[in-house]
This record gives sequence, C-alpha cells and structure tokens, in this order.
Amino acid sequence: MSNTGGRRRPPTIHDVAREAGVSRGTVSRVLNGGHYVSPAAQEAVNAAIRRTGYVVNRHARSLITGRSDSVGFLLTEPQEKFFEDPNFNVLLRGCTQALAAHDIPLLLMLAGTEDERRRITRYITSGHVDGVLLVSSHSGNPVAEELSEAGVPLVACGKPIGLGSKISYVAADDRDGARDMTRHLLSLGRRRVGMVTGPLDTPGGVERLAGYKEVLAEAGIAVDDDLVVSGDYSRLSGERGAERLLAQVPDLDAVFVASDLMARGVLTTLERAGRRVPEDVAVGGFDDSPAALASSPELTTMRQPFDRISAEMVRVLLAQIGGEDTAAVILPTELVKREST
Amino acid sequence: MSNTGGRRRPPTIHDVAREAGVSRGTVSRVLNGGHYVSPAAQEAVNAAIRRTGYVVNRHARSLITGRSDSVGFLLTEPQEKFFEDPNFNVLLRGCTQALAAHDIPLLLMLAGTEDERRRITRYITSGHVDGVLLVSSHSGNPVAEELSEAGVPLVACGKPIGLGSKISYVAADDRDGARDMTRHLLSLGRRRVGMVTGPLDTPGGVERLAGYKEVLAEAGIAVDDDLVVSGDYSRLSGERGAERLLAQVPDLDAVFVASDLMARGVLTTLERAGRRVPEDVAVGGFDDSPAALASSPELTTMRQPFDRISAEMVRVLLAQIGGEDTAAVILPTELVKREST
DNA sequence: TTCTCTGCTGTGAACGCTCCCAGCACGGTG
DNA sequence: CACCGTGCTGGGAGCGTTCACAGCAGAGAA
Repeated sequence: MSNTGGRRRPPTIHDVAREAGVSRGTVSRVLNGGHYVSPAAQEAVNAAIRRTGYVVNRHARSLITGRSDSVGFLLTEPQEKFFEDPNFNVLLRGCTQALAAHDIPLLLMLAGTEDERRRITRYITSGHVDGVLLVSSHSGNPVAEELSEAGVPLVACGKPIGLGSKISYVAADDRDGARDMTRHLLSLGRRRVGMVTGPLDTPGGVERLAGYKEVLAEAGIAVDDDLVVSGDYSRLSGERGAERLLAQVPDLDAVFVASDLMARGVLTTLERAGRRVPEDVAVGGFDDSPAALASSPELTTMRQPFDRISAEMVRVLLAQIGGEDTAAVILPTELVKREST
Repeated sequence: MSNTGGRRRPPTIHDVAREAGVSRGTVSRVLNGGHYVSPAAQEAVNAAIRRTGYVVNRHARSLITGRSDSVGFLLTEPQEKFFEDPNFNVLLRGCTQALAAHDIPLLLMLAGTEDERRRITRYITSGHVDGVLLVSSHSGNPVAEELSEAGVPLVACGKPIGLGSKISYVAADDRDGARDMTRHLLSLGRRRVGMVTGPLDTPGGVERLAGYKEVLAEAGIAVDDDLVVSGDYSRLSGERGAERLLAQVPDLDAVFVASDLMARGVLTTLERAGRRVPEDVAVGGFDDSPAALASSPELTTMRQPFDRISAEMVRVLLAQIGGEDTAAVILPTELVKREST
C-alpha cells in the first residue's frame, strides 16, 4: 500500500487524543514536558503518537507561542571570501549540528547587497526566527546593532567592533594565542621575529599583534617597527608582506603570521627568496585551517577551536532566547607543532 | 523613542485593514497578487502596509495554506568531504540566493548519522518544508527514494543512481565534457592519453569515462586498458593513479583526470617523476574548482557551471512544488585552457 | 423593466496548536 | 464536618491568516 503521488494529510493532535482516549490538552502537556500528566496518560499518549506517526505542526504552535523555534545563520557582506574560508564551513556545520540536537532548524541568510540586508532585517525583526548567529568579517556592520537594538537575540562570532556594543560574542583568545606562538618562536632560539598582522581595524587583528608585542617586550627584545607588516588575511597579502619583511629585515629568522592562508603566501615568498623553512626562517600561522596541512612544509599554527566556538554560539544564543543575560565567551587556542618551526 | 529591550507585537493584517479602511479579505488579496482589487483599494492597502511596517506572519499563512514557503537543502552522508569541496559552497550559496529572490528561506539539513537521517526524514515528510534540494555523493542513498515516494518535491544535484528512479536532477553534461577534454588533448598532438576516472559506481564517473573512450575510438586509437586507472576524486587517489599510469604506460604524453583535486595529485606525482607539465605530459582536469587555479602549473579543466546548476535546481524544484512534471536538466560544460596543456 | 454577468468587497469559518480556567477526586488539616 | 491544597483532566478561546461564499453596484442584453 504505497503512497505514491500526493501527500496524505498528516495526523493532528486531535487524532492522537482520540487514539489515546484523552483530551487535546493532555496530549499537548505530554508534548511539552509532561508536567501534570499521570503516568498512565503519559504512556497512552506516547503509544498513540507512535501508532499514528504524529509530528507536531510547528506553524500552529508558533502561531500561538509567538516563538518560531528556528534560528537564522546570518552572513553579512563579502560572501565569496567567507565561502572560500574552510573555517566558515566548520562553523556552519557545527552550528547546524548543535541546533539539530535541540531540534531547531537553521535558516541560512546571506546579506550581500543592501537590498538583501534590508529584506533579511525585516524578516528577522518581524519574528520569523527566534535569534541570530552572526558571522561577519569586519564585524562593525550596522546589521548587528540594528538587530540587537530591536531586541533580537544575537550572538556574533568574533568580537564586534563598536566599543559600547552589548552584543554577545564567542571568540578564540587571540591575544593569548599570539603570545603562545611568539613564545614558541623565541623558544627555538629565534630573535629576529617578524609579524604579518591581520587587518588592524578588527579586534582579532589588533589582539594578535598585541600578544606578539607583549611577549617580545617581556623577553627584552625591542619591538622594531620594521618587524611588523600588515595584511588582510589573504594569501597574496602574505606574499607581499614577506617581501617587505625580507627587504626591511634581511636577517629575519622567524615570522608569526596572523592567518594560515597568509602564512602560505609567506612560505611562497621565502621559497622564492631561497630561504629554507624552518632552518633559516621559522614560520608560525594562526587558525589551523586545512591550508596548514596542505602546505609544504606543513604549518605550525595556533588552532582556533571552531567546533567549540560553534557549540558555544548555539549555547549562548539559546540562553539568550530563554531570557538569560549572556556575556562574551573566550575560548583558548592550542599550539599545533608541525614542520615549519 | 527607541525600542530597546522587548520586541513589540508586530502589526497584523487586521491593523492594516483598519488603517486602510478596508477589510481583511481585501488586504489578503493585495498580498497575494492583487486580483479582484480596485486600484484605489490596492493603493490604500500598500500605503497602510508601508505606514505600519506590516510583514505577513508566515506561520499563520502556512497553517491554512498547508505550504511552508520554505525549502530544505539536504546534505547526506560524508559531510566533511563535502564541506571541504569548494563546489559545494558555490552550490549552497547559489541555491540560497536563487531562493531568496522568491522570498523563500532555505533550511540547512545535515544527515550524517542514521539518527539524523530519520529525524530529518520525519521533519520533511510531515510537511515542514515544501521541497528538498538534495546533494549527496554516492547518490544512490535511500533518503532520496524515501522522500520521493512520500510525494515530497525533490531535485538532486547530479544523476541519482537507481535505474528506475524518477527523481528530477540537474547535472553537468559529464560525457560531453569528457569528450571535449579528450579532443582537446588529442588536438595537441598527444596520442598516449591516459585517464584517471572518478568512482565508477556513480553516473558521473561512468559518463566521464565513456566520453573519453568515445573520442579515442573516433580517433582510431585503441583504448588500452593500461591507460585507464580509477580514483575516488581525492587528491591522494590522483597521486596513486598517476604512479600506476606511469608504471603501465612509460610513454604517457597526456592524462585526462576526472576531477581537479585528483589532477593536483597527478601533478605532484609527475613532478616527482621528473616529467614536465605540459611539455612531457599534458594534464586536463574537471570541475574548474579553485584548486585548478591554485595549482602550479594552473590546470586546464572542464568548467562545471555550478552557478547555473544551483539556479536550475531551484527553478525545477519550484516548478515541481507548483505541481508541474519536471524532467532532468543537463547543462553544458566549458573548456578552460590554462597552463597544464 | 428585468435578468445576468462582471468586478469588487466584506465576513464567518477554518487551519492545529497552546493557554487558561474550571472542575474533578483525593488526602490532609482545622 | 468543612475547607484547602495538590495532582490531574477537559474544553473553550484565540493566535493571524486564507478561503469560500454571499452580496453589492453597475453595465449590458433580452
């Protein structure tokens, strides 16, 4: 008796109630935690649900509760860049799975153009999702503030810019990671340690630079301006950065690079310049993205715990949806030693 | 008068009707195409919508229409693999954008484990999405058949396996692409043209091999078994495949590789073996993934039109949801000449 | 005139669920 | 005995929308 063709009308809570010999109210109570339901009724309802194959109609539920029991995953601005970033994929996957554990669907929202941004903002603020997981590059974008001000639960990945911002976020401990990597390079006996930074208009970029400078200062090494060049996380900017470093600091013996992708660019330049890695110059990256393993030599890097970040983002968002006040979560990074140091 | 803190109750169709001086029914008609509405009423309603900032409550609408006005993007099985595949990202992005143009949200669904598979199947078949965009590696998975039999509109990316399958799909013309590439290699004067195939339990793998063989036969070149080795689209299998090819066919002067990722592996092996590319051996890939540009030398490859594939998937799915009968869509590939040939 | 047809409008009834309240039985306490 | 609290149950109301239907005015045909 196959059901090819049309979809048959699914059973409702009414059908379940009749099947179990109880009222709709009792079925609903079982569905929502089972408080104030006798064990006998509980059992009868569960059996009826199994027999009928009942699945709650979320639209009907949402209509009355005002909740949608879904959350949005919002990506603002330069989509190409993000979609090429393997870290983004890990994040998206992690969030989807963490939400699935709570039976909450994830809606993917891409706000590339201004039009899309407006449409999506309207969609969100009119209550079609209970909260938003936000991923954005230069995180000082207006969408976050707008949503946050409209009272929409919101958790960002990485620290948002604006100082007064009360937006909750989850991030890796950039400064501490940078400290660890710099210490690691010093521990190899290197003393001319350069750095290729990330974009310095983002908290992450600033923090990684700060950590690097701190450790050099601690070690009593003058923080030479020539030792620091800035990049934008792209591979090409790594190549260019290394060229400038080599020109400014011919006796360079190590580089801390603020992202793995840039670090690959650095490796390329070093190879062209005839410097051996790690013998002549040790190279440390940041992220532990797949790029770190794909390079030759394989990159020593600071692992950002993206699986934990996504899990925490979901946890914090759900807490916020539940009415709790939430704060920032900073997760530790981990040094992964490979061939480049 | 900021609205910090709680979210105010959004305006309903009733508010709009009062504001415009018409009835709910008229507002609803304007919202749904504006048939049988006088221009004056039309205008009054639109103005009222703008003034009140009204946004339709999709839950209420879905409750009565039975449609959810959302679709699922379902990824089955080996998620790691797919998430690392840049093509997958292009597909996901393309589908999201194509759907956004129709104001339809995309729900991301990952069915890795058997448990997730069951949960998601229940979710889908109980009408929480209107249709499903399916991406799967070995596309002969049971989910597709199950959903299709339950009457859920479904479009797969790439040809599903099972012969009797009536599932609509969108795919690149693998056979034709393979023919073009093989012809291209022959046009360079190469005569010992090997092939590293994809998995031969998938239609794509089979088709690419078939196209290759056809052209060799046309050209009157014996299709030597030694010339063909099989891979699984992974980089490593490309390396291994090339090793076997070199052992079996020492005078190899070209290779058609069924994916760019494998082609990179082939390049690695050829370099190790001291063969110059393209001087000694020309290498042609398939996909035109970012990997093709990142390799050295840059890969000549057959471009799969992933942006068009995603757009077509959405078009076909919406047609199917609208009740139309839909067929398979095969899109042409395009030869992209670069340094490796 | 009268009747029909067309274009437009308003209204009651769903859709399937949760919330709330009234009410039951029962045991303990004043 | 009366009263209250507790655990549990049933049913009415209502969430915001679309749908079906009835009804209206005005134009044109009989």
